[in-house]
Amino acid sequence: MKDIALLAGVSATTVSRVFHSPNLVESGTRERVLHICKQNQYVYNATAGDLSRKNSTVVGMIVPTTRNSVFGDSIQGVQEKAQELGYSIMIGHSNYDNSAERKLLQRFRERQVAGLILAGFTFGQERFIKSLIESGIPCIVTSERLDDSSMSYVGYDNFKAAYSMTEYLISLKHRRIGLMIGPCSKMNRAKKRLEGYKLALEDHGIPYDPSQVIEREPTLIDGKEAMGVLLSLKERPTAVFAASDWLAIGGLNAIKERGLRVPEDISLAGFDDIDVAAYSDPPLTTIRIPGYEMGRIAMRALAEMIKNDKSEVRQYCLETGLIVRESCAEFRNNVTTSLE
Amino acid sequence: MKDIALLAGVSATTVSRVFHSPNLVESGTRERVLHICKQNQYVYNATAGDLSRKNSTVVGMIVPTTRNSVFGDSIQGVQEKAQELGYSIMIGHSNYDNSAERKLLQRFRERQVAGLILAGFTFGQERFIKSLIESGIPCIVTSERLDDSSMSYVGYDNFKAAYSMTEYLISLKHRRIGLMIGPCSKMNRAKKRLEGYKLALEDHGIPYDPSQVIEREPTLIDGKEAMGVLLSLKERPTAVFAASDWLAIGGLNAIKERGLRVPEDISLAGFDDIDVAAYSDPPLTTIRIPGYEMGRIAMRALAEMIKNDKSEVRQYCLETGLIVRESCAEFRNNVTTSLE
DNA sequence: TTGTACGCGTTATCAA
DNA sequence: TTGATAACGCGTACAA
Repeated sequence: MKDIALLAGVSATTVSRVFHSPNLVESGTRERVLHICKQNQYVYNATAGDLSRKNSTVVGMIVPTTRNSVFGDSIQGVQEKAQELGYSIMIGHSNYDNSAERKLLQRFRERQVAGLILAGFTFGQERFIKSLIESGIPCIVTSERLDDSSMSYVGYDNFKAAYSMTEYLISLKHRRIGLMIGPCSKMNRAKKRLEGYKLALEDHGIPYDPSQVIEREPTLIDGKEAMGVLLSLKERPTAVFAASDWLAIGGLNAIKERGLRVPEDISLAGFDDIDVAAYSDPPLTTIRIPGYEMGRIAMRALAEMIKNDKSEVRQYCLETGLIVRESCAEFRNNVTTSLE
Repeated sequence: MKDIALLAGVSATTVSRVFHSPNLVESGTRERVLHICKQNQYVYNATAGDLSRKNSTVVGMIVPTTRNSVFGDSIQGVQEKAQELGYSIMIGHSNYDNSAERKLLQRFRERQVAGLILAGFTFGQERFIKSLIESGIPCIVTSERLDDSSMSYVGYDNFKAAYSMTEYLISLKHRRIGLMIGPCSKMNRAKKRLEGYKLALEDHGIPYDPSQVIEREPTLIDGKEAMGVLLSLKERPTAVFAASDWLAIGGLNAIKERGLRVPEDISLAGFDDIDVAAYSDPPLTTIRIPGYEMGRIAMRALAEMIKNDKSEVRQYCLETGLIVRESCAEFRNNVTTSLE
């Protein structure tokens, strides 16, 4: 910038102004400066600008993994909104690991992010996140509906969604309902789903049976393996609620491998409504969550918090939907009996 | 840092040293400084450090979209390696759009990225990318095997992979082979696949028929729609090569909807070997690409280029594999005839 | 082992 | 409308 100033015969201040407030510079000067910038392939240094302005324009985002399209949707939403607003996105994945997550959080703080978007967080991270907020880095959690009234989120009600799906299965006369669930010992999101499942059972007088519940990572292979376990249970479930579509699709594979049919022999429900859920055979009954929209809203809210009040608490609870497709059917005693 | 220095009764330089070369500081002083840092919740400012050192530790990555797990794998690989090496990742997606891509490139440059990883790039971007390299920002392209000997890549041979799949289909006695292909008018990767398909046909004396080729975005819905077009062709293909698993799975859906069977009535092959390809019904014959590994290698190579010679050209061509599962069968004339 | 002085590329402030 | 100066938070060279 100094060089440009020299070549243009103006001060560095003027050059700077050409970029951030062109109207303060006489049009002649402006064009001359601009011209020289082109000629010399001058590139503005945004980090230096941020430093000088004590004001960062990058926000960090942490997801459990980028391999799962559930988070891909959110990233896309965040990213697009960020672009519109002039922010850049720094990304990291935690693999559901508390210490990896902590390191990322620390790293992002050192990188002077203006704010943070977290697609959930592992248990035990709360205090650290709050300390970030106190230190002036607003954080928004997505994919969750937090009970804590002092933390911001743009999410949905995992408890309610899981409850509604379980209840739907019960309304189909199922009473032995297996559950394949994500890392509920690590993430609140999964835990809430488990609780929703439990309460729905209870509310309908069905005793909770821990042997019908399997915790795994939300992947195809884990889903297949978990379903294997459920199917070889003495008290085999007549319906399985997979609280992740990946678990469901993996499970579907295991079911077919054993020559069983969905939904005739066993009902199967998912969660997330990833694209491929509608394309599976049979199409998967599942819970739709607004991943992309959530990302956009979170980024917009975060930007506002950054500009206005960094310690403000914002909470948005988006709607989920029960998408009924063809993977669940009414329980008919004879069928299952004949297979047992 | 100045404050810490004051509180510790040392100079800012000493505090600085405590972080980047602790061994130069007497252990007593070191511990005292560290202690005061904890007490005052001092956080190191990595961007200021980068600025002062004229040396960035963030690298940019551009993918077409984060919604496609093909890129999710690469991101994961890049991200993990970056973490090991002390780099942070800035991410952006282009949506296969040239001008969006250009804006990201420009933005990353202003952000002083130390290097760039591009999961391919749209036609017309080459010159700009080269100018980035010339200006000292090493760029590595992934998912491609570039013909240009002046650009670095960590990729695989799309041409060869597509050729081999087409040839496999031909070896199964298919002679009318449809092609569902990604944005080959925008991205080299897709174009190369198209060329591989063409040459394989030619080498086996099969005339190229443009009406058997449909270009779409690699999504489920486009795959379904494209397959609809192919299936209603007068000269319906006996096999379809979907040069993207998403296109294939979308297509599979369209096939089943018409009451046709795979592979008995029509063979179907994919490309990418995304996780779900092995879980589809029937499991998809496809081309395996090393997405995760590619990401790791790219990041490692980039880091080396940043440290050593920024204008060095590195080219890694990774192996792809033809994964034969159950979605392709030998063509039997009677079957197709009876259906027509 | 520690400190001083200066510079990194930009912006804010104040004065002209 | 423009410029001089100081500052942002840190690292490096050199001196002590």
